[in-house]
Amino acid sequence: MSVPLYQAKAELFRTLGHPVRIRVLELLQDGPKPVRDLLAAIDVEASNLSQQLAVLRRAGMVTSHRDGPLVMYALSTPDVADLLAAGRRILGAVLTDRDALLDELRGTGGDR
Amino acid sequence: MSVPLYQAKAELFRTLGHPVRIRVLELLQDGPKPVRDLLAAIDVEASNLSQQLAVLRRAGMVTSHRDGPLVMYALSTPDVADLLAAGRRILGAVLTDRDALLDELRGTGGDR
DNA sequence: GACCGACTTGAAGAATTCTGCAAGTGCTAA
DNA sequence: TTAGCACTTGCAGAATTCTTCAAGTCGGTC
Repeated sequence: MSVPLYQAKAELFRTLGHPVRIRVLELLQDGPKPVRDLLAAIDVEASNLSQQLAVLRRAGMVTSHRDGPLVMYALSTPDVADLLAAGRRILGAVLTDRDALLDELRGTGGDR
Repeated sequence: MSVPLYQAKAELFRTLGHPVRIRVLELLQDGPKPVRDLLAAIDVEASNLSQQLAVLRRAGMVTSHRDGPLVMYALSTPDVADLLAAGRRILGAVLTDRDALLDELRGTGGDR
């Protein structure tokens, strides 16, 4: 085991730590897509998207293959979707907690 | 509004993108712990641990309160554990895929 | 009060990541 | 074979994150 487990886990999550990469993965949840479509949906430079796709590829989260003139991308495993779903849940929990706290500080809405 | 959703998600995952922070969260899965214990378990400088704890606090993933001479930390929501579990699962899937591929190519040990 | 253990904070240099530009590859159509 | 679309790669400079040191706060003890 050359790479400590904690490091591997951290790298996995860090891979998800970029808005463009998150969007790509979410778009790919609906099935394989060509770069073309991702580019149309995401509003980022082509080279930038390509860099982020390379990161996802290196991390083993997506696979790609050429299909005629297009390059198709797909999630390498459906587990990726689970991870995103878990992220959504926790985001909800954390954000509502934080908002509640903010409201308390601000005294907004002042019931009781 | 102020923070696009994709950005919030990316920030959530980026918060997990550090070995020390991962270890802290895993240790806290077993229940609240004082910094003392985390420090004994993790092998990192006290100030460094404190910095990482501050990151987790700011992200709303842990809470802390003073208990006598000690400062106790706890997960702010059990959903955090779910996220870590999902990470473990996907790590398994991705790593076995990657190792299979590496074995096919050759056996030189290059970590990172 | 003086002191010590338990933590946190601030700041600066090192290391890593991001972004956009320029250039390059591969496929297909003209 | 020239041209054009669809992508990728290499490479700076900018921005962000990490790590460590020095200094500071908070509680309990002597």
